[in-house]
Amino acid sequence: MENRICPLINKAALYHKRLMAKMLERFEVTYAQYHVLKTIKEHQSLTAKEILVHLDTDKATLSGVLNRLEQKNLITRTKDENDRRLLHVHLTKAAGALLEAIRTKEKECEESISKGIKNRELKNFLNVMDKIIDNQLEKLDELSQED
Amino acid sequence: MENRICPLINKAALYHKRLMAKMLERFEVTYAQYHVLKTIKEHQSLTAKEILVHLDTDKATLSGVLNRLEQKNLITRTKDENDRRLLHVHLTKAAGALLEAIRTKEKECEESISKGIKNRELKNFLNVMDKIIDNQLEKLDELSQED
DNA sequence: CTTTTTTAGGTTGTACACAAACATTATAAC
DNA sequence: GTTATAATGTTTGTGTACAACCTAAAAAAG
Repeated sequence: MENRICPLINKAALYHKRLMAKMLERFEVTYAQYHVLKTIKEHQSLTAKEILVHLDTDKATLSGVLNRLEQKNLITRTKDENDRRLLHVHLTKAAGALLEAIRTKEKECEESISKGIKNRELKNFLNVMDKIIDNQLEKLDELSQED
Repeated sequence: MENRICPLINKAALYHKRLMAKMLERFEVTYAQYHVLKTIKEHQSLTAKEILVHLDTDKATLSGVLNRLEQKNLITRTKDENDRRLLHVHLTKAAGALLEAIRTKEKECEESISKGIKNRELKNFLNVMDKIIDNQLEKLDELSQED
């Protein structure tokens, strides 16, 4: 019973990434790149550090993603005047238009994903999902302190 | 509401991989490598092709994983006598012992993950998860046929 | 029996997750 | 004010996901 959770989490995430990659194919951005763009848009402009917090990802990974986004002219990076360690990341106009176009298709996917699921079921599902995430973080903490 | 599903799937899977990686650290195998070993054990011996079907992964990915498992002396590869395209993969004795040791720790993680979740909630959760996976496969099919 | 097509698997290249080491700049200690 | 420490990002290296291309062997077509 509990042992079905792990494979299902992996499978759902695997297929989700495949689906989103396919959906984003025509826009020539990856899912990770889209996440970063979306996060920046929500806050107008962010430092790399702030993006890391929002996305819970790694600075090394982000650095690579930002490189590729810059190459595609979707973002610009500018150093902070006061604290020259900080890097402010902004969207270009091209990125704004791209995000608009993608949003429609993303919504389409979101609706497909939850098709045929009753509201009560969905609510319970989200609660359990939150719980699982918390449980995993807790266990991860426990293991990290063991060493 | 539905738009919470996607981030939660990603987050749950991300943390799950981190947790399992941490748990497997002391055994010096990765989660992907463990999956392959476990799959082979369940069937005594499998061809590469059969492993692909069971794990729903890619042959290029698998090829790399098998290389690393062979280097660690956890598997052996032998060509089929009748059909020389086929590659049979077997566990070594070291792998058998390793899997036993890991299994205990894996169960510990599985129990942690489902902690505080009532049976009814869990049942509903698994059903919704199955539904989401099906929905994603369906949508992926739809997108694939569009091109 | 020869030619074509299919199948099993490997190789190469891109992108991401993450650890570890590094450079640069800011802050704290003294 | 100089030295030690901490914070922000980049670089490098390993492992994985996946697309595209290649090889060898089997099966189908002719």
